Formats: sequence, structure tokens, C-alpha cells
Amino acid sequence: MEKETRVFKDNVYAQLARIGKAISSPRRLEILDILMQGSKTVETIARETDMSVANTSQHLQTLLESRLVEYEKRGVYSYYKLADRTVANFIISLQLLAEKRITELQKLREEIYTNRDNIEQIKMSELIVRMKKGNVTLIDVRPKEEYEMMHIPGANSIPIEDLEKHLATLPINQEIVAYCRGRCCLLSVEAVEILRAHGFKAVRLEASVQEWLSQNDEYSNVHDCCNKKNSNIS
Amino acid sequence: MEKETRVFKDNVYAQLARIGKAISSPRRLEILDILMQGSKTVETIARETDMSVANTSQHLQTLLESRLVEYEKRGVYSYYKLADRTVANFIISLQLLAEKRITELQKLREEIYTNRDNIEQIKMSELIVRMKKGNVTLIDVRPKEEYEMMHIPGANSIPIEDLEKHLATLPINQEIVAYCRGRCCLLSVEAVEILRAHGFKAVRLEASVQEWLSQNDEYSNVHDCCNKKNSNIS
DNA sequence: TAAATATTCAATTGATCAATTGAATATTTA
DNA sequence: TAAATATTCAATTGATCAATTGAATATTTA
Repeated sequence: MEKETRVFKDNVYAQLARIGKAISSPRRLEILDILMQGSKTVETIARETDMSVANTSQHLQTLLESRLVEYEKRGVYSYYKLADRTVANFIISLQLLAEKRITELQKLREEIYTNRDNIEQIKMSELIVRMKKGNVTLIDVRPKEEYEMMHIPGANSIPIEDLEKHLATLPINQEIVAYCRGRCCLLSVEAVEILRAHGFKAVRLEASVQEWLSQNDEYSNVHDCCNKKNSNIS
Repeated sequence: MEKETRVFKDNVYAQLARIGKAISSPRRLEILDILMQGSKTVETIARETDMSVANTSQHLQTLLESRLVEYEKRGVYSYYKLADRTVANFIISLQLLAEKRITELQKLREEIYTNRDNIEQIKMSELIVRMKKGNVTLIDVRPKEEYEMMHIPGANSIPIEDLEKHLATLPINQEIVAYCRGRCCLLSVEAVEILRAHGFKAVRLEASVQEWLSQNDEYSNVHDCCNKKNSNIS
């Protein structure tokens, strides 16, 4: 192999590996999942991921270095977000690949359901059909700020901690579909548990908003999140 | 955050990170690119990547552990291959994401063309149109064994080292499109250089066969490579 | 201007990973 | 069966990375 080709390849693969390195840490994968919901401050991310602010900041610097995220300073706050939609799609494909190839992950996912009674899922394709017919109620159980940054069209925002207070507003004779942050999040599972315990017909949609978007691109109920205030503003 | 949720997330992200770790090494990314062309023995991979057999084997064990590759023992040989098509698609999306986000990589790619005169590219979409019209000649300049394992439909195999011997067989009045292993490989660039130096109209298709496949799924000139002999059999 | 707050930076430490080396193992052939 | 060959394994060493700690920096407010 020619020396020039060797140099080219070494350089090219080193650049590709920047992204690989960024997603080689479980912590950073979790951060990326959080940022899939919209932009967040460092301390919000730290709280969501149970890490110190300093450690979170370090990980975010790594994500910046690999160009997967961007940030904007607003006062004393730094708001981080995914660099663009292709990053979200890449993370989704990583998740789907792992689900397909890693049996240990398959097992973890199955345990969600074996550890709980009566949690059922709905596929996105079926949800789309049902929503067109109007015989389903879709609820987003993430924090309201995330709903406001982006959500599946037609969804109602009921953050998980408010769910029990809102039971009276929900139709007892219609199926309720609950979704949250995606495949690695249990909020929607909890929601379905609560709903079913109260006699509602409820199922989980495990796909995230970004997954919805990447499969239903003609919908556009997504606004750029950088001009929205994050929950830290009080 | 609940303890149970914490445990779930830690476990899930640890599993996802297995794939991240696998692609955090430049060397392994190069190996995956080689395996995108079809199954190979350890020593062939070692030779292609300029690594020792022992080091190559170590990296391959890492790729096995993350389920991105599989192998089959045949006599004293171990033939490694990508686990399935979703792995190839994932690597392609990594490459495309990096090309989009990493300016240093963009620069490396531009230098291919600034360091050489007159290398032009053709897009896959245009190639498809041209091939339907029949006014283009497509050549695959990879090693013949790779061509035989899989290739773009309609391509003629002319390994780069044979190209000058085959000039007489090529049409001087028709555009020739050369392709090779993909975006990180320079064989097709060299081929275009040679062809143009000899007065042919030649352009480069930088997409790989796997990219072709992921965008043109109705074609099926791909046979499972595990029943084919690798170039090491003499 | 000082105090309060959010974040980054730098140093340290322990953990993890990559390359090398050479022995061990498996397969084939004469 | 011994020799040749392909590959893996295990140990070692040096390099790299993650978490912690606390100082430094930037922003805002009274």
C-alpha cells in the first residue's frame, strides 16, 4: 500500500473515530438521549443523569469536540442541543442496531414487560392509522418543557407527576397511548401502569419524538428550541 | 430519579456503549470498511490495514464482542464478515454524519481533488439514470474477489493493477465511471487519474456497493459471501 | 462593588484500552 | 507423527479516558 494512501486512511479514520469515541461512553449516550428532547442547561442534564455538574460539563466538552452538539450562552446558562437532525437519526440507528444485535439489551428490554403486568405496546404505524380515525388519545408524559420544544402532533401534555391529577380528563372508553423520551426511558411505562391501575385502556409507544419525525417528515409541529426558555428559568 | 430507573438506564446505556466502543478506534473502523466488501481472513485484513496479525485478531475479537461481525472457521482460516446489512448501513450513516459535521474530514476529502488535476465525481442518482440510458461504462477497480462477492449491477471488474492492461477494452468515446471500496478508499481516484491520462473520459463514484444497496434495494446481484473462497486459497 | 450562581478548566487518580510479544491452540499435509 | 501454517490468547507496557476536586471565569443582581 502506498504511503500516501496510508496517510490518507489514517487521517480519515481518525476523524471518523471522533464520533465513535464520543458515543463510547454510556454517560454521553444518556446525555444525547436527553438532548434528543430539546436543548437543556448543564445543570438540568446533570440532574437528569445523576452526575455532577463538573462531570457533565466535561462530557459535554467531549460531545462538542466531536461536533455532535452545539451550545448557546444565555446569561449564566449554557444551553446545549444536538447539532442537527442527522445526529438524532444517527443515535436512533445506533439504538436500533444495538437492539437487533445485542442479546443482553434485548433481555433488558423484555424485562420491562416481564417485571410488570399488562404493559402492551403499539407500533407507530398503527398509531398513525388510529389517530387518523380519531379513536385514540395520545399523551406525552415527559416534562412540559420538553413537550413545548417538540412533540408528536396531536399529543396532549401530561407530565408523569401530574398524571394522577388528570385522570378525570381522560376518556375511559378510548385507548390511551402514552409516550415519553424513547426506548431507554421508563416514564411511559409508569404512565401505562398508573392508567391501567385506574381502569383505563392504555398502551405504550416506545418510539421517541425524533423517531416519529424521522419517519413522518411531512409533519412539522417542531419549532427550533433555541428561542424557548428552559425549565430553569423561574 | 427512582433507583430502579437508574439501574435500568445504566444497564441499557452500557449495552449501547458496546457498539460505541467498537467504533471508537480508527483501526477498527478501517477493518469494518474492509468487511463491507465481503468476508475476509484475518491475515488478509491485516495486510490491507498494515497491522500485525495478532493486533488485527485482537481488534476482531472486540468487534465480535460488540456483535458487529461474525466469523466462520474454514480449515486453518477464520473468515470474518459484517454481522448483517444493518451494520453496513450504520457504518455508512456514521461516515455521512462525520462528513457533514467534521470540518477536518471535509478538508481531507477536498484535498483528494485539490492534490490532483481533473478528478470529477458523479452522483449515484445520475449514474442510475445514465446506466439506464446505456451511455456509461461502470468499472469496479477493487480486487476481483471483492467484485465476485458483491458489486453494483452492470459493473465490469478491472482491478486497479490490471487497469493499464485493459485500456484497449474500454470505450474512448463513452464516459467511464470508476468505483471502489467507498468514501475512504482511493483506488477509484487512481483509476480515474490513469484513465484520464490516457485520454478517456472518466469520473469517480465515491459511494460503496453497500451504499448502492441501501439506496437501491430492489437490485439483488448480491450473493451471500460465505460459500466463496477468499483470495488466500492458492 | 460584592455576593451569588452557572459553568469551565486543570490537576489528580484510578480505570480502561491499544500495540507488542511470544506462547498456545487448531488445522492440514506429507 | 512432525512440520508448517493461521489464529488466538495472555502478559506487559505505554497511552488514553472518566470521575473527582476545587480553583478560575463569566454573568447577574442588589
